[in-house]
Amino acid sequence: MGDPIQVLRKRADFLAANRGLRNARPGFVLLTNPNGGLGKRYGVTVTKKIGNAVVRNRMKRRFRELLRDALPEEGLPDHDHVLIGREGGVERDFAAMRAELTAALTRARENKGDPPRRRRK
RNA sequence: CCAGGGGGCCGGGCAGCCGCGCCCUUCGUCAGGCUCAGGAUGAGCGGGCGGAGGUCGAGGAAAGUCCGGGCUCCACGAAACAAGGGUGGCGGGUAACGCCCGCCGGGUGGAGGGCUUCGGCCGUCCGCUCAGGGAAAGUGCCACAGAGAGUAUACCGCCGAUGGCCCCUAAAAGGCACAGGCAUGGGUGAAAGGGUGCGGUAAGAGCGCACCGGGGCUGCGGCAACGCAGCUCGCACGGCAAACCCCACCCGGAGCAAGACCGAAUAGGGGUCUCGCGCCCAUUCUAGGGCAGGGGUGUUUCGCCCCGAGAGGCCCGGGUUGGUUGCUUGAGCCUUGCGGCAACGCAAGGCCUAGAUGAAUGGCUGCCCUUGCGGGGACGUGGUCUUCGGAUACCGCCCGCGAGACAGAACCCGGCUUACAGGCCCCCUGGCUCC
RNA sequence: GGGCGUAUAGCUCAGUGGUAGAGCACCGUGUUGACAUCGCGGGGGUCGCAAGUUCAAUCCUUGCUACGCCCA
Repeated sequence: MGDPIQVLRKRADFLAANRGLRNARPGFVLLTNPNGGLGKRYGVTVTKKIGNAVVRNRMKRRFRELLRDALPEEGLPDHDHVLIGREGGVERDFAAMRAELTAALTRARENKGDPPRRRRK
């Protein structure tokens, strides 16, 4: 087996990932950012605007399930992968989101995607 | 059976595959930490990572953060007072409460009863409800309307007995409404200074009387709130304290991001040791000026810029990212018995039931349950219709699709409040039907 | 997780137990050849929502909702 997949837990890591490539899909936004040889890592974040604690936690669980299935095969080596929850990420069909994650990861592998968002002052 | 009200309980079930968190057992591996014994080492304990197996793993509100505590830190000699805040019938329960239970009193609804001048009044039972101390301690407010709004008042009105005037020979009777009397009626208002009735009177009025309401005193009952009875007072005392206030009682402040411990890199602080620190002016020291010296630019002189006193080692304390701890056995839960109207208490036995920290319960699927929509066929000791062959928009049955709420522990308890699909149980009231 | 605050016209804010206001904005009108300025007039409000106290609530009390701030 390869290196275990680490989980991002520090605020600084999330801020760093925000400088990476963005790929938006109906249920989520995927950020990918090289982390300099630390292996595949992932993080999940959902803002308070999306809903109450039940909705946010459920969305994060589904995202982790998606990443657990996708990252070993399709993840980018030595990159941080961050999923940001969007509205509809709870109701959306799981298989559909799984396909969308594959598409987003493919685009990220080809180094395509929206430019990083500028930090607002 | 239906409707309304009150109270209590549950809040999808079973299974499969893949996953998550704590803990336990075990195996492997990696540093090699601590203790003991001690000749190359041994024994025990502990740590990180990975694998396997096993137990357990969100709520009735985990929510809002509105009250009350435990716990922790800070402050403080004790207590009292003051300030500020809170609570507010009485008694009980409790660790405590603004919570709970019981009782009292008020309001309100229903049932049936008594009296009645038919307007109402009285008492009984059953519910629902109340932030329910004090308004004769004081201050303040009561807009508009209205004559008058808190020491009451007199617009319309009533009367005009008595006095006056008119009529008249005079008196009586009558008239006028001048003096004056009245607070019943109209009207205004949220509220008009006890209510109803009778008497009384010129008209009236607690002016007198009866009943009701109210104040005071006494007695009895009750732990008390308060109730009952008697005597007495014609009634003096409108409302607002979720206005200031008074009275009684309670409260030190902050909160697990409390608090404790460990502590990387970098920067900075203090101490100490070693080495070093050109000359002159000036000087307590520092800072300053000049000359010499070194470096850079430049072919060189000159010129310009920089350096020109610190460097290294060790120790100490503070401290950020981060980590560990606090962290789950507690006013705990279940059962039974006893005491109590109840809240609750006591005793015995049994049980251990989440501990995450970018935050553990998820993903996919099958069956069942509840329910909605659509369809099917005529399967049914079910209904309905029937020409008795059958038909069928109902119910059951089968199939398909959909829905199953509010909502996620974050130090822990006791309450309150708020959100909530659906279901179950008990009690009360009313209606219909049957025995 | 914990501790606080605010909500009134389209915007920024006053306000107090009885009738809700100011400035800017908007509309009409006058002045001007026209516009700006200026003058006059006007419209616009469930006072965040819901209960309660009171004769009467934007105000007092309680409970919700939304928004914002602080504690690493």
